[in-house]
Amino acid sequence: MARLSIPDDCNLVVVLGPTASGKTHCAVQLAAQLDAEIVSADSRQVYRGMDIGTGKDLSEYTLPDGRQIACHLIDICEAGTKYNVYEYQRDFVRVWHDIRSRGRQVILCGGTGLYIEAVLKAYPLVAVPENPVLRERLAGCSLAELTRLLADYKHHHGDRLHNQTDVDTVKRAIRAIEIEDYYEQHEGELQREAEAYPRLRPFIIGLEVDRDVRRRRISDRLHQRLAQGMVEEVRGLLDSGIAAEDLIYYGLEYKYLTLYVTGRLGYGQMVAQLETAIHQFAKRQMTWFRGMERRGLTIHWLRPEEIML
RNA sequence: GGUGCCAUAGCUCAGUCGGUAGAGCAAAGGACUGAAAAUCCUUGUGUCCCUGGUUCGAUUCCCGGUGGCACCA
Repeated sequence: MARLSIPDDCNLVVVLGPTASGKTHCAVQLAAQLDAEIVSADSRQVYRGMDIGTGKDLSEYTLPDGRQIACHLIDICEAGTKYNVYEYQRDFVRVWHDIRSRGRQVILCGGTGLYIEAVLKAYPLVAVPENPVLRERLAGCSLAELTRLLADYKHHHGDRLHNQTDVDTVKRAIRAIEIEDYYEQHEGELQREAEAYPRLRPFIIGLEVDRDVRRRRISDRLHQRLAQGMVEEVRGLLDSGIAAEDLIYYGLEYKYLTLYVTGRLGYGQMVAQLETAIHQFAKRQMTWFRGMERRGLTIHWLRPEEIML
């Protein structure tokens, strides 16, 4: 049995792991013992109405004795909209200050590696407003031309872009250029904002599940969620006016169920392909976590059943 | 029972006019700072069903077997 010895000066406990590793359960147990509040690090649980497909087990936050564990950054945007790393980091910092000011511990729990790392490594992200003049000027450019423009910025900043998302569409490329342009003109202010970032002293726990066990849990959970009405949830989102293509971009459950509901995949195909896609996703999550370790973050790997203080 | 076709990577199959073989999917590893549950990159040794024959050499041709499919009885 592993015993956790969280340092006294720790001001952020992180619980991470691949999908279906039992993060929420673990975080709730820890929260009860540490008198902590939980901050979700899940890029899809932020959306309202996307519950079954994102594994939003809100009942998990109520302890057997009826006590309620507070959880933040869940259900904070409208389904169909686009939340991003910048917004996540900003929202996390606000919530972290709030919880700490009430004298409580903070547990960051989730599987979105990028969001967790953006917070821990204090990525220098600032609000970049839309630039209508620039957008006007770039309108009509092809993706190839935009990619070339971006490369010029890269040249100026010594190979370091401030927006390194994949530019697979014109829209994303324009946004990337808009961000580079803004940074180029506001360097002084960025310095000041960076100084206001909280000094985090994190203790990171990674939930480790054997690969075959993980695969079995993912498959079991998928069938459970289908039985819980996941198809109806997606149908409801589509009926509420959310575009099929937007739901598809959310990936996994929302992608494959939308393909099924709109008649592009048969039920059996949908289940089989979705199951595979979730397994692949879990693998990518693990790749990211190992990458975090290589980039200098220490993760204390534990089996879910080993967690105790 | 007869005839024909098929048997190759975890799966679906291609191929070798006889010199021990390659695609897609799966799987594994990796990248990834503004949609990250997205997006992208890399990785292919497997008794080529079994036995025997022909041959310098058989996964490839031939005989027989086994299994599957189709048609005819």
